[in-house]
Amino acid sequence: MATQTAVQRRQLDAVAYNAFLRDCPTQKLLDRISDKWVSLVLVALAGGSQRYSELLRTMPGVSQKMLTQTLRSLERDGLVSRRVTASVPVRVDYELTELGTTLLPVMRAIKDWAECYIEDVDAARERYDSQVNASV
Amino acid sequence: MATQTAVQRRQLDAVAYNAFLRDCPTQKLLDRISDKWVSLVLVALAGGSQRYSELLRTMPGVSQKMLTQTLRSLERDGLVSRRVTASVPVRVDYELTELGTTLLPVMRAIKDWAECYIEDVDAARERYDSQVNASV
DNA sequence: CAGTATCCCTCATGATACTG
DNA sequence: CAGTATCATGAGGGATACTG
Repeated sequence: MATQTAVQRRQLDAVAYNAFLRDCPTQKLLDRISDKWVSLVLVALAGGSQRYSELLRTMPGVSQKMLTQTLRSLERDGLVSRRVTASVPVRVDYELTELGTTLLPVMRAIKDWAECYIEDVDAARERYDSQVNASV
Repeated sequence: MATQTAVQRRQLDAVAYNAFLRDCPTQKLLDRISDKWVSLVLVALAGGSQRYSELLRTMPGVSQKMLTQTLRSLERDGLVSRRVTASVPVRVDYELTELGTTLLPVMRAIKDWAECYIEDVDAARERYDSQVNASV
């Protein structure tokens, strides 16, 4: 029988734990909304549908690559719908789906906490940093 | 007068937008809680204080480096407190601060949405992927 | 026990240029 | 207009080994 070393044992545990995390709904959702551009697209579309180029202008920091990639992943996950109008030139509108809309209250909860407590976090951070500097 | 090219203009916009994002409370909070290990530490400590080694065992996938780094950042932000007992060997306990505790309802909102809707997301994803494959 | 220090490597992002 | 393709970079994360 293969006697496991402590190292081997820990590695197996890690693999199992990682598998668990991949399947954990909360982790999945966090992965999704924590993406830098996802939350911004969600907010941008909260007010109604927008065209690709409108989004590009609404979010001046995003590259085409990132915007496309973000929209694709959101479409794939059923959170955003993509509607192509075959005119010349082409017109593409993006809109929140019903499922995507249910996410807005969650985003709002995050926003509310942030606006209420982020000052405390910043203050704590300054305190911490000044202590570290003082001790040097 | 320096006439700006469209490229220069876009770059300035991007810089300004990035600055805005860095200061946006919601983005800050998302950055914080989206960290892979932060949410797990938060949940682990929701049940009460734990020692460093306990956390290491609670989360078998985390490296010492990452755990320490995560705990430090949470301590810095005033979300977790660190108490050292100068015995031999040393004992260090980590605990949610009051501020850290206020974050739990937000985590719960995320968890609730995830548990309610993640199946829909997964289903949408499969639908999307099968369409893509079919079209090839 | 509770960390540091170091190396390494992948993966995500972004800039740029091109296209149906 | 709404993308795709390609390349370069650099920051984050892990494995490992060492320490007060």
